[in-house]
Amino acid sequence: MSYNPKEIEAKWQQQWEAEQAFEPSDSLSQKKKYILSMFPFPSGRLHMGHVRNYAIGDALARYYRKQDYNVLHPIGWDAFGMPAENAAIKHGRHPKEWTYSNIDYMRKELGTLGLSFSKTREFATCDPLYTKHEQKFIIEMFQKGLLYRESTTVNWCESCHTVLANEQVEEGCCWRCDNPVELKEMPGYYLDIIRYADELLEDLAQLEGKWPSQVITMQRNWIGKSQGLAFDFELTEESKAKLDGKFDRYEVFTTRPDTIYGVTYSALAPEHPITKYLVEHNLLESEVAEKIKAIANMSEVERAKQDKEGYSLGISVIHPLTGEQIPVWTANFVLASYGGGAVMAVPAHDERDYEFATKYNLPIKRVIEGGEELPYTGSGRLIESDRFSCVENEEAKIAIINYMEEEGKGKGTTNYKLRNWGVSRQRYWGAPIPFVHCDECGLVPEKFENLPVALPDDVEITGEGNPLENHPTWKHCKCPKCGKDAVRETDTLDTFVQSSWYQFRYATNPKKWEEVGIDKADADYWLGVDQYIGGIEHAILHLLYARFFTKVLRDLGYHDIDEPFQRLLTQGMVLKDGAKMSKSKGNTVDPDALVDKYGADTARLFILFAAPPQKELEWNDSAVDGAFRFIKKLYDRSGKVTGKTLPEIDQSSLSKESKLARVKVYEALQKSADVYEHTFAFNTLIAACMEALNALDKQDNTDVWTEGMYIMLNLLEPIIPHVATELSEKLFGRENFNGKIEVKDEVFVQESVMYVVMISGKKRTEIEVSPDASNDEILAAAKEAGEKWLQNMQIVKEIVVPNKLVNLAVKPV
RNA sequence: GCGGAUGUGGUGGAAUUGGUAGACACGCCAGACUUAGGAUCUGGUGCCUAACGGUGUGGAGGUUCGAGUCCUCUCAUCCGCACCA
Repeated sequence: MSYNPKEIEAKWQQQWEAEQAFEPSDSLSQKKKYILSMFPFPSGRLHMGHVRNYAIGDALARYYRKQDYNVLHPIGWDAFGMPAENAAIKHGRHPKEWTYSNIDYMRKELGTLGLSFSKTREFATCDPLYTKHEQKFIIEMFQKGLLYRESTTVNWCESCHTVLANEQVEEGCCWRCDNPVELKEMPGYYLDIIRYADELLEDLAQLEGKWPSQVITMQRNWIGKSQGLAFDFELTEESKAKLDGKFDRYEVFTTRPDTIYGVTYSALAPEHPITKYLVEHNLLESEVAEKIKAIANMSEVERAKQDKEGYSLGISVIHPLTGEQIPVWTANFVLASYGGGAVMAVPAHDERDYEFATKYNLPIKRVIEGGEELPYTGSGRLIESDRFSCVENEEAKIAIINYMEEEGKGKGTTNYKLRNWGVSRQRYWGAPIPFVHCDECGLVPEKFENLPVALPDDVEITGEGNPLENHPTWKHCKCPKCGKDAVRETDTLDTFVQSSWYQFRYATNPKKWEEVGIDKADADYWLGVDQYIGGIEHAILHLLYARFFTKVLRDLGYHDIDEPFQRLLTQGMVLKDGAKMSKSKGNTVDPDALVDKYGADTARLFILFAAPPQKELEWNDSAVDGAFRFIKKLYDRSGKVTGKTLPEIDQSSLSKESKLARVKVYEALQKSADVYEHTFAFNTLIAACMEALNALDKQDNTDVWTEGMYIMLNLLEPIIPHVATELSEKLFGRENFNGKIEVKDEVFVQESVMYVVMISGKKRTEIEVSPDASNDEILAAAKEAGEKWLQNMQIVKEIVVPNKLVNLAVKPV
């Protein structure tokens, strides 16, 4: 019988389905593993990146199941989002219909891969039941002051009539219609992630060694904690008067308080209230006011590309320590969103300040010794700094903060680059933000018993405006508090909100899904996810948001977990011809076609064999043939097996080839635990199995064949489950899948040992000696074998590395 | 600019953590079998050399009996952040 993947795979997929083979046990006392591959967006078709993602996760899930763990290995659908609305616009399909039919199709595709997912825990994030609980969390966050509504400047695309996330702005233009993005002030909902910034930062230490270091670093940089001094600049009397007495001071933040005596000007963002006041009240020359407005209309991205530009505001502040008058400017490099939108400028010791000062002929005052030229940003002693002169600048930072605090002039502060998470989207296909605007009561959350606030089905999606806003009746409702006429919020939640807590939803027993979003006992048992697998592209957004949500939900009492993902594996991309597979490049390989031609086992084997999971994987059609060939050979050689169980083998009766075969088999076995539990270098385990099969093929002892197959099928089952199960069932009644197979040390005991003989570090020859030969005996044998290279040489050093080699360092006599 | 990675045959990649570099696989070459083969099997295959031998892990130094692995410098590529005061 030749290998027929179609038949075998269909058979076992049906059987697994019938047996509900992959449902976790409800018992919460067993040892557990929660293996999670990032859930897919139901775009319509599976791509190779998915296959890789799920092949890795499935291998781990199957491995642990065989080790008697209670394994949770779920799948679901990240189902809200833009593409569904685009499909509606382009093809007139309703987002809901489009999404659920895609899910049905992709579920089938995943099915043909033989992945061991729990079927009972599958859900889509657009299911109203999921929305219901999410809305409850959102309301609870509001009640805790973690969610707030605020009007700020956002990226706005006039032609698409929507707010764009920062990531959706490319070179200052809308990613979809290429129209220039405008900055617009509008209200939106924000989650106060900054409140958790410190914990998010500190807990990264727990993940050290378990998450890829680059992801940890990226998160650390993204949070961007910096410590320094915040202090007020008081305006001069004249300036106060010019500002009609509306302002008398403003705050600045610096990480370089040691340079405070070098301040020669101060700069405000164009959006700073003082700048705005001056512009709006015609207190500047109209030409200057226009230029400032122009800068304010540019996005941060766009501004970053411009040269330094700024204008004197005609006002001054008083230096808090020297009492000098300091001119105030507005500048395009001062960010409104960081540090209060105002800076003290020290051109001598800051590159930006220097560039600006040079351009506008502002004074430059050196206050730190060191370096040949200015600006000098290194360390050194302070000069011209009053009582702090001669102090080393690192000490001066602390001393000056202390002094400012004592004098009540400022305080040590922490600042973050991290911005609060804007979760409002002016889109239809998302979870409605469950609030109501009431003229009497203001912003009122919907009552819990009315959740979910569901999306209306009868919407018109044109790509213009917010369909919920345009819907004739949906937004009109009664105030949950006073009962008067009110208006529903028409913004929906960012889809990253859904993916921030789905790992808790899977963990919750589906029997409880109706009544609770997260069951505490279930969550505390299953979480954290023991192994999370996904693309590096989520290094910040999803992984940071999910960590944040975990901590928030913990503080809301839903569970006791601090970190959602204990270990993280970031898989590399699947490439073809050196580029990422994409439809537009026409370099895709269709998983369906691959499975159809070779079967799922070959697809899975190839994808795990071609590269370690962390690396990019270059697609190679003929290497797929190689994977197929290996399975065929394995299938073919199963005929060599005679026993039904693991045989007892008398090592001493075996031929040299049979002994070697056993060594290869047991080497693979030895390697497997490390691969499945730590390194995930499936490529090396597969290579070890190939070596074992090659070695078995060079001998003909049937017991050795039986033992080899028994072990290899166990090792390979997580990777090529269909054929491994088929053969194991036929040969061993799957007894080889029960529990761990012990390594037999006697297999590795050798009758003689090969030593490499090196002369001065160069390999020259080999010797074969008895395993219990003394060093002297080994050296004597080595000298004899290496005689030809030792003539006219004097041995200066002799090294024997047990079981490996002899090195004789020589020099000419 | 800052941060993080990566660099090994024609290709994908191994190397027990300082001990025989190139396992395993693809490709290629030769042969066998076959009506045929894009099937299967056998053998070969880093580079230079007719050979002895030499040489070889991006490059240059260094430590060591011994370096792909450790140290210093350097080059290249990729990724992330990007005026964060």
